[in-house]
This record gives sequence, C-alpha cells and structure tokens, in this order.
Amino acid sequence: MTQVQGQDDTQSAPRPGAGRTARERAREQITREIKEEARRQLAAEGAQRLSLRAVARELGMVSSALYRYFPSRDDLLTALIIDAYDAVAASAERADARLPRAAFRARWLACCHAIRAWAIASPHEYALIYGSPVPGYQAPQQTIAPAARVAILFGRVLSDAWAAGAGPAGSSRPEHPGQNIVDQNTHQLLPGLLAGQAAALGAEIGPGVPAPVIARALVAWTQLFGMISFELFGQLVGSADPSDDFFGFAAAQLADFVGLPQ
Amino acid sequence: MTQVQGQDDTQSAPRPGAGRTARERAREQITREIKEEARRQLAAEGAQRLSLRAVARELGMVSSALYRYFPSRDDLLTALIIDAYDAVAASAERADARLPRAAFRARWLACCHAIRAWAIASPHEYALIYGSPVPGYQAPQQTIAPAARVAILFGRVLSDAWAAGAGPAGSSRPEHPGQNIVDQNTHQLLPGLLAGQAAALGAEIGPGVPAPVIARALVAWTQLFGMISFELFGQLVGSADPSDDFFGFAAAQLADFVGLPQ
DNA sequence: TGTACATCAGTGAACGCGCGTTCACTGATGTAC
DNA sequence: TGTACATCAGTGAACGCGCGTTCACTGATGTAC
Repeated sequence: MTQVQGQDDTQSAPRPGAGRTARERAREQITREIKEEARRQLAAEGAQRLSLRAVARELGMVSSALYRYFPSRDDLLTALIIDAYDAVAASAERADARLPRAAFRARWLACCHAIRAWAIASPHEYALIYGSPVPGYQAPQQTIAPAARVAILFGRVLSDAWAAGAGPAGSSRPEHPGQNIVDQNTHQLLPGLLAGQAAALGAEIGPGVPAPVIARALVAWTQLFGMISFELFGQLVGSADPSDDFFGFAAAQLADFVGLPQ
Repeated sequence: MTQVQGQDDTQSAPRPGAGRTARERAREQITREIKEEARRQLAAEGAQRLSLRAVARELGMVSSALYRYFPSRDDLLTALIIDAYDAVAASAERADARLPRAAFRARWLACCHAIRAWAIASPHEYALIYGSPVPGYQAPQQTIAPAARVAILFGRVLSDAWAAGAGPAGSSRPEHPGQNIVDQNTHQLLPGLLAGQAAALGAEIGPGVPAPVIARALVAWTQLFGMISFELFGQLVGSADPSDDFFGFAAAQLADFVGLPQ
C-alpha cells in the first residue's frame, strides 16, 4: 500500500521520500545509527581498531545482525570514508561560501584553514582518508567523487579569480625569470608529462586557468595536506609546535605561489 | 675467558669488538636475523600485519623465543623504525656526498630525489615512519635522533650555501614585496610563534641561515613529504600520475623557494 | 476489510583464525676457583 | 687443566583474547487478492 502509517513521525523536517514504509524508515534509521557508532569508534581508536562486533555490542545488537546492513566490514569502512570526504569538503565549502565571491585570496586561505580545522577536530577520520592506506582494504570507485570535492573547490576559486582577471595579467614582466612567482604563473614551461596532466586537470576543475597555475595548485594541494599530516602525525613536535602560526605562514605562501597575491 | 674461539669466523671485515664470546656473537647474529625477517614482513604486509609469531615461524623458532631478544612487539617495531629513519637519511646523505660541496641547489634537489626514491622502493617502511601512527604504539625517545637526520642534512645544505654567500645577497632589491622569493628570503616578517621556532631550529640545524629561510625550509620539508605521501598513498592517481615530472617540477620550485636559485 | 503468503530484521550458536605474552623446563655455553 | 656452579637461549604448552563471517531459526512487517 505504501501508505503513511500513524507511527512515530519524527518531528524533523518533512522528508523527501514521504510515502515510505515503516520498515524502510527503520532501515534507514538503523543504518544511520550503525554509521554513527562506527564513526564514534573510529574517532576514539582509529580505523584498524574498528570492529563490527564492537559496533554491534554498543548498539545492543548481535554482531551478525549488522550483515543485514553492510555486507562486510570493508563496506562499512567505505561508507565512513565517503562520509569523511564529504565532511571535509563540506566544511571547506561552507568557509568558502561565507566570503564574497571576489575575495579570491581570502577564499583560498579560508579553505586551507577550514580543512586544517576539520582535520584537527577529526584526526582519525583524516587519517582514514589522507593517511597510510588501511592494509588489505581497496578503495572502491564510489569514493572517487567525494574525494574530488576539495580539489574541485580549489579549482573553482582559481577559476573565478582568472575569470575575473585577477590573475597575473597586471604584473607580468618576467624580470627575474624563475624567481618571481607571479611572473612565472603564465610563462613557465612544465616538464614532460606534467604539461598534459595539468592541462587535463585544468579542463576538469579549473577552466580558464593556465596550466602552469594548475601545476602550482597541485603542488599547493600536496603541500597543504603534507603540512596537516605532519602536524597530526607528530612530525612537527620539537620544531613548529604549536603549529598555528606556521600553518598561517605556509598558507599565505601558498596563496602567493598559485598567483593570488594580497 | 673472553677468548677467541676457533669457530666459524665469518670472513667479513675485521669486527671491532673482536674479543667477544660465542654467545655474544650468536646473539647479535640472531637479533639481526629477526630484524631482517621482520623487515621483510613489514615490506610485504605493512606494520599492522607484522606479527611476532609469524617472524618466529619463518625463522624456525618458537614464538616465545623472540622474547629473549625483544621484550615485546613494540620494541621490535621501535627497532624497525630506527632502521627506517637511518635508511632514508643514509640514502639522502649518500646522494649529497656525491656532489661538489658548492653545488647547493643540486645537492638540495639530489636529497629530495633520493628520499623519494627510497620511499618508492620501501613504501611500507616509509609509511611506518611518515604515515599515520600505528595505533597503540607510542614512539620512544630513541627514535628522535635518527628522525632528525634528514632535517639536519637539509639544514647543512642551506648552512653551506649561506656561509658561501650564495644566499640572496646578490639580488635583494625588494621591488615586488611579498612576491619575489629571493627578496623575501631575508626581508620577511614571520608571524607570532613561528619567528622563535624558526630561530631556535636554525640555531640547531642551520647556523648562519636567516630565520625566514628556515621557516621556508620547514614549509619545503612538509611539502616534500606531503608530496611523497600523496604519491605513495594513491592520492595522485588520476591527476599527476605517473608523478616523476610533477615531483621534479615541485622540487625545483622548492629549491627556488628556499633561496637556492639556478 | 480480512486472510494467506512473502519478505525481511534480528537471534544465538558455532567455525576457524591468529595474536601477544607467560611460565616452568632442559640443555648448552661461559666463568671462577 | 679440571671441576662446580651460574648464566642464558630456546622449547612447548597454555592462557585469554577478539575478530569476521556463516547459518538455520523465529517472529514481525508488508503485500496481493
């Protein structure tokens, strides 16, 4: 009948698929609860320690019951990975959306800081997606799209900047070749395969942005996560710790580097 | 008696502590074999899969026998971590030593490439020291010194460059403040705590190098390992893969960035 | 509107696995006199 | 140089643990007529 039953209508906002059966709603609810508990354990112990049995125990279920919801532990992990990618991306996107569209440098910096803040708040989720791979786990294709969201966001900022003419147009006198960042942005030769890779990537995520700038953005992208990983994984202890100022400094350098000067 | 026994004198180079007892030599030998087998399993399976029982099995011993050599699994891990730090550092130092002392930029680049090459050849060892921390494992203080060797090496290259006057002395006209790398090297203000951190670090590993350059080297350092991690952990698949040219490009940018122009 | 059947969530027991670590022991190696 | 004792490497059994996954089952929910 696909009817509306007069049960515990959760007083949340009107759900899209309203004409759902009680069973379907229960299933969604429990799937959500499983993921939440798994995320809790992930946050507390790390991915390697995440166990189906512990999740079931905590939910008051028997471990085999979870198999109604996730065919295996790896599938649960996959769901968490997707959620984590979505969470970082969402927090960066929120930070970006708060700023005026034309504040390119500020947007770039805000994204960097939002990502770092998320990582510090969720170190194990960060490690799950940007740390060493979980042994024996092979990331399926479903993770590709959410993983790309952050890259797409950075691409959009650059794209907006270039579309608005905020690129290096004004100041492109190559006086110190190979040394002046802004000059380099458009006049640089990219070695070997990188030229094609940057062009292809630019076409996807940064239309209108010159390939050398895309290449630099790629560098900046690895830099950003390298820095966050070093901070979270303890490599900065003894040198740049606490790391806030170091991070701010580096992020500013990166903004310069990709051609978004002050 | 601490005498020299007429046993199987391994025909290796004359050992330093020659007057050692047979037992002592056997102990060293077996300790070495345990570490080698453990390293083999680490390379094949990753740190999380490393098990004392498997190591013992492979060596034809009973698992409890390993406890004569390592008081626990964590101590074996610690030994492997130290070896890994020593291995990266040694390979970078070798690359550095092959070049003329005054070829500062080439030395810097050679170190970067040597580290990447080592990482690609030993991905699990790399992950052990630069990846997400092994859950439940707390790195002891013995690992600090070997971990610092790579940083010290980069510091030495910079220190040599500055001592030789290869720093930005020649070209320091701040025409495009905040944009020209070389000019920035000495004229940049470091934010907040970073100034002190960079100064302290410089005093340790880069005497004579201005603090802003040390700060930039710190950025470069995180960049280098960020890039390698991204490559090894599969984050570059679909964008800059294969990554050789990308790496070469980024390394060159980094050399510029720390004030070692062509 | 009421009944007969199909679907599906959750149970409880079990399989088979591998792990780190402890402990009392045997027998070989080293040491003191 | 020879003997008595101390040290230490390696054995084998055991403890106690937690895990992922399968399977036959019960009972509630949903559906077709």
